[in-house]
Amino acid sequence: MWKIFSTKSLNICLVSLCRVKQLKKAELVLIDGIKLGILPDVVTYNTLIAGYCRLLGIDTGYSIIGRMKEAGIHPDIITYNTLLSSACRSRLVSRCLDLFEEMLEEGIFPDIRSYNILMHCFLKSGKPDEAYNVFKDIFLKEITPSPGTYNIMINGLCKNGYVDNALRLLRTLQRNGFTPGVVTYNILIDGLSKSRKHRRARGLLKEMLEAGQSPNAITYTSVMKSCFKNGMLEEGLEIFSEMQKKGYTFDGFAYCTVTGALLKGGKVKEANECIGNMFKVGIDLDMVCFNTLVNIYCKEGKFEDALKLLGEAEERGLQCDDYTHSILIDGLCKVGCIKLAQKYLKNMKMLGLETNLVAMNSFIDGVCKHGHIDHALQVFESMKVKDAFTYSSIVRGLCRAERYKLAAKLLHSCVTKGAQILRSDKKAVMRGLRYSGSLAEAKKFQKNIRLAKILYY
DNA sequence: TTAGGGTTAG
Repeated sequence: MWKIFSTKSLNICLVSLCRVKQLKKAELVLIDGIKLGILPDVVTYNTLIAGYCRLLGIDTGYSIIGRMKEAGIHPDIITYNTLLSSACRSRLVSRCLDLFEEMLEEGIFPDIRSYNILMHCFLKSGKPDEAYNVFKDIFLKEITPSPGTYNIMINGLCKNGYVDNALRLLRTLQRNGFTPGVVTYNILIDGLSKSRKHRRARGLLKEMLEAGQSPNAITYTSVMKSCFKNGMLEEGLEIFSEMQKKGYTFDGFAYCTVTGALLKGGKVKEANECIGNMFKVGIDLDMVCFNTLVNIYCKEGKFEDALKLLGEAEERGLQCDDYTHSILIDGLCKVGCIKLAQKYLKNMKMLGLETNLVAMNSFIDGVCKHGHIDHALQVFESMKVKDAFTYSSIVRGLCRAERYKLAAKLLHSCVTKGAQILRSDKKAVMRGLRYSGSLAEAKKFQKNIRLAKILYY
């Protein structure tokens, strides 16, 4: 039982209960407190608003303001910033603007946090121009920006695809006396890495070290992933070993990233060793770890072991997900067990996991590669959602079956859907049409693809 | 109010 002696202890108790999602209990404690003569204050209500917003949404949180006013307590800047954060979490831009207006009507002036949240909301909603107006407004109103102000803007620019502008903003800020911290560097290193600007990301890491900032687990993860993405396996592994030395591999994240990269590079033995090391250090296995291990077994063709392992995962109360099914179906298709893969596909649908596009794509690819193009076409036609992978597999299958005209038609319709096609697929279709004597068709196909790219990309 | 993240397909 909670012992409440004062409003302060009441508030501490409410914070704890909201944190563990016990809103009903929090309300009961509040009533008990009032019965004992301990009256709630603005902090009490702000705590409740934060809890309700997080667990039941902004409308329920906002309704607390009425109760607050009935109790004779006026909302303050923290009340409104809490509501603003909730609106921002749900990307409710107009709600944020309404709250800003309401604050002013109530005589509460937005502080730097309010502006940061509004700016963040615009950026999260893909409106960098509006966010930049808020950013300028902060300076016009002579409000002192916080490091968060700069980081939110830089991060938002990166996330909206303006990494170069983000970097330019950093340089301007530096010229005006801003010293970037580890968060700023991490934002930009990750932004550059994800925009395939690996060298510039490494350059910034160097600059960060020279500036005396210590990289943390986030910095290392971003750089390591960038190495793997750019085919620099060895360099990525070196970073992983540095992470291990520094104690940044306390969970399964880095181990699974490295194992995945090793498997992609065909290094099954090394992948096995990596996941083995994860077991040795006693990391708790979650479903992603199990999926990673199942992937190794599938690559080795050990399907029985994979299924045994999944039984173990279930015993631990873990549930197979889309990844599990994709890995199994892909593994089975790759070794030609199409019927068994089809059984798993059915099983997956029975479990209500119908929209597993990756599993469907693996299936189509497997069916094509094992020479059953008509079966693959049947599945292809039945699919409501298709992506670039679906088209690529079926086009390759059609080329293998020397059905170039249909391949050309489908590749063209892939472009008209705005999906990227592989140069190798286009080349295979072109070559096929030419060698099979359809020179006019080949020319027409090339022209159509060019045109479609202009129209749909 | 601000940073990263693992596993699947062509």
